[in-house]
Amino acid sequence: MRDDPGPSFREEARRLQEVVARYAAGQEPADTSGLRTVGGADVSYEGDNACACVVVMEYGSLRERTRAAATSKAKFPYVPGYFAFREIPAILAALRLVPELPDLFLVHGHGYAHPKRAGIATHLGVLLDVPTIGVAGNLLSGMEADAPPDIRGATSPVTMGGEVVGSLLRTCRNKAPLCVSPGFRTTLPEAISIVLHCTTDHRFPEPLHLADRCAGRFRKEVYRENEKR
DNA sequence: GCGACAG
DNA sequence: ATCTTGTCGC
Repeated sequence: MRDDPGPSFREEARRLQEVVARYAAGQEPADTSGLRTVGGADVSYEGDNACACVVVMEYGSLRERTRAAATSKAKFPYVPGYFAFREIPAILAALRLVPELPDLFLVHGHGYAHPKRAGIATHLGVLLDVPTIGVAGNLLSGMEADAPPDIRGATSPVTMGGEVVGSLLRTCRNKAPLCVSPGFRTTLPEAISIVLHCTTDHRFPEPLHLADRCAGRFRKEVYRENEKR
């Protein structure tokens, strides 16, 4: 696939991001005080063949409840700022195999912390009408933040042009902080506390960590099974 | 014009 | 993201 989706495609995508951001801005934050389940989704690639995995866990115990994986063909290249267009179709494919949506989704990537305030987490939340939080391992160009203290739970604001768009969150000592931002119907303070609650043994919250490994294993099963003679 | 850029 | 096993460190 071309590395460049083309100017008209990008312009269309940008317009869609504006619609998504405007819609999300018009919704009230959901009540997250009684969360029963949290979901996580991630995608692994073999070229443009996407392998997506969705994991749903009980919020309080962090016990796994459901898991599903599916393959699909990516129709949009990876372009920073347009991540949702590459990744979301694959996630939706895996989601079709999940009997019930979680009360909230953690998404690997940014949410409000985005040039158009419509990162993949915001985009997925609007599509599913489920509250979401964006969790990314790196900042996009244009974001600024000081490193939070090296203490689990420490935070520091992430800004774009002076506006606070998210927060760096130290989930593990001696490891780089995550960038947490509201996706759909969530606030930054709630997003931080939810991500911290879900993070136990790894840098990323458990639903994302499991989905990450599941997607990787699934990809190897699908694309390595035959060639190992 | 150059550089920067979630996964 | 992906190419890749064991290994060094907390």
